[in-house]
Amino acid sequence: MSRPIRTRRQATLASLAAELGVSRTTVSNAYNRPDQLSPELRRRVLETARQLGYPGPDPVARSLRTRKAGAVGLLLTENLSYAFRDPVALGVLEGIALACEDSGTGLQLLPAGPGNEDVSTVHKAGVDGFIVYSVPDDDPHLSGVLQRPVPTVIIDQPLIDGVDRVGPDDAAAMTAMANHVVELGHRSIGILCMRLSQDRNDGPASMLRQHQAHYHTQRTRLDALATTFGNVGVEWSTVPVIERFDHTVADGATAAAELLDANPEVTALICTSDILALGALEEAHRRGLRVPADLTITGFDGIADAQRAGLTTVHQPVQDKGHAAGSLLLNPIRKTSTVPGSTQVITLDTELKIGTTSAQPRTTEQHWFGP
Amino acid sequence: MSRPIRTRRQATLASLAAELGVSRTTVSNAYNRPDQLSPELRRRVLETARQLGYPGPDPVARSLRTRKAGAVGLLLTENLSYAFRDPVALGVLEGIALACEDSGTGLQLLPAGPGNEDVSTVHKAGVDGFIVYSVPDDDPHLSGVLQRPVPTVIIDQPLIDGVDRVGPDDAAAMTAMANHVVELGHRSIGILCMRLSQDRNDGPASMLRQHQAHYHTQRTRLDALATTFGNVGVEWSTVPVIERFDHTVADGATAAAELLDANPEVTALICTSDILALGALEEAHRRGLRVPADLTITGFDGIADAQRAGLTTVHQPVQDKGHAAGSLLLNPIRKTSTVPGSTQVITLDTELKIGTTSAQPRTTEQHWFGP
DNA sequence: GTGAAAGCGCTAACAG
DNA sequence: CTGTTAGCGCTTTCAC
Repeated sequence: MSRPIRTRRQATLASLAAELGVSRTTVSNAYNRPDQLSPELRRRVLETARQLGYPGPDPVARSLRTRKAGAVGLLLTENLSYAFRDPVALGVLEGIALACEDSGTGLQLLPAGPGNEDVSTVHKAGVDGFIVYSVPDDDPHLSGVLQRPVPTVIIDQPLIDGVDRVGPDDAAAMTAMANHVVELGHRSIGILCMRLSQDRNDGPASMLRQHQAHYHTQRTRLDALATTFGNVGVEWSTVPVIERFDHTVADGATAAAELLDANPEVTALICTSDILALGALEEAHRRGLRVPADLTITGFDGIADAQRAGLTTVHQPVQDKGHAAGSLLLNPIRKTSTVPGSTQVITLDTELKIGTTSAQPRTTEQHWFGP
Repeated sequence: MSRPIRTRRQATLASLAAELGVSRTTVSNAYNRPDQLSPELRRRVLETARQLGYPGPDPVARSLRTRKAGAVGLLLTENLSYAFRDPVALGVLEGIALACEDSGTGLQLLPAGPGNEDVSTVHKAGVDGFIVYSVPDDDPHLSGVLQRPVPTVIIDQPLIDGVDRVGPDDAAAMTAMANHVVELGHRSIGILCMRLSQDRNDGPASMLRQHQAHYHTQRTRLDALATTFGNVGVEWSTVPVIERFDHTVADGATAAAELLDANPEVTALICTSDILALGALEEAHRRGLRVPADLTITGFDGIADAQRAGLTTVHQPVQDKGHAAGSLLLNPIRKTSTVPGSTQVITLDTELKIGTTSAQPRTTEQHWFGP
């Protein structure tokens, strides 16, 4: 296989037109509106183009003119290695990619990892819209995206005026989980949660920190727990909440260890993700604790490994989430943005999956009335 | 959080300049060359921009002018679901993404799945270069990419004139593996291979089909096997080669079953990927065959699961492969393409990993001389 | 069916 | 430090 030498100045639509002795319009039509010129002329145009090594209309120039880039940007403030390893992120990514593929749109991963304070990449991205996922709400990249005059869809984030949103009802889902644990009779619980903010904090998360959490999903899930357990008389300030910055099974294990060391009385470990719960499971086994006889452990997300482990968890359709976000952005009833308030919101169904890791507490300390 | 209403016509650099009573250059400088104007003026420009809701210079217009899009395209003729599930593809993808992140470049996934005959997406992508991975050499998208006047790096593909390449020495690697199996004494072997062409063929792959394979890596690996075994007197045309279109562990299992049913005399199963080998392993266990006592099984790639299973395989650094491709494209000694022949090639090291799935054949049929 | 004119929004010399 | 001048390469009315 060989290719044209490209030493000489690239041919342009104009030069091609000159060469052929026709107007630029005609050449443009040859590519974009075949029905606007005779087949014979079109053939001639394309043939000459081939000879001159003209690769067709320049995409950027065309984009400038048509105001369409043919791609959407994905903002994901995480190490890419995370995005490509975490099952939940991967599922979302896959869903988004599928939606893009459906509509023939490119999906541009924006380089906006943590520590990359340079927002310019967001400003420089020639895209028709943005999808934002797993970004803390105080992230400068996010506000950069919101400044751009293109449609944006946010996944899992709280509602922003004028920005479409896709996500599960985290509060309801976590409330269901909390109720399940409450109904089993647990009152002495511990929480394992993911990163609450950009600043690293591997250890207990204070009430203040919980409330100020910049990761919406985590904050919401913790809130739901606090409320539900508060309703049955559990004082939230006494509930240990251990946070981990990184999100691996190993981190879940160390978090569980830390929590159980300090609070051996705990009968249930509620985790805000399956990964953490899987780690907790490992740590429990390591300590010879039987699950669920000695310790109840619950997760969140419903990833494949969790299902395999029989984890009690909340399942959310991650791929659908991504796909919905992509669809919303790509083939919306793109009302001419005349109505500023008509933001679209898609709430996904979640399902409480009761597995084999939750049961009544060891010493069933039910609150009986009377002697 | 609220955002500016965008009902009114978007502000442009020109309108902002007019509003301020300065030239467009000055506004442009305020964004691109802060040192070219007084801090005070710059502050005023930016402030007014904010008030007018001017989001900064339009990326597409800028790209047209500067001839830089700030993104590279990734051509991957596969279902995205494959790319996001297969460990090898994922590793490569991660490596590429890392390289892009390093240089602040966007990574645009091109929608070019199989069945998508529309090459226009490749023509329409506003990118500064392409990375091509896992694409059959007769794919129209590939030729579309090669027409574009931008640098391109191909992963795992054969050398194309003027196109940089990154990949392992598949032939050498597979030859090493073949020698290992030969040295153990195996002469009655069977092969499991991945898709050889776009047209589905789940079953035996004829010699012709093997030679005409459009997937370079597969063809190369088979060639290496044919040559090495040919050298020790094994007539390749008698060696069963079973092909699978899809690439899952389950497919590996059915392929192994198909092969073993038809050729029970086989003492070694050489697979062109770990995934297939893992499936073969499953099938062997299902049949009560002991590995490696009754059957030797080998893989290729060195994925984590293979390592875990103790598979004898060839390890290739997939993430490095992706990273090398990205680096090559992004920060090359971008010689001004004056020298047409100076194509860069990076060959990655592979390592034969002898695990616990290869051993001498059951009935050690060594060829002794004399009675 | 074909062409002429008018920009899309921006940046890069180069002069002042 | 600031402005003037020229486009980058293309599409798109709107006449012919």
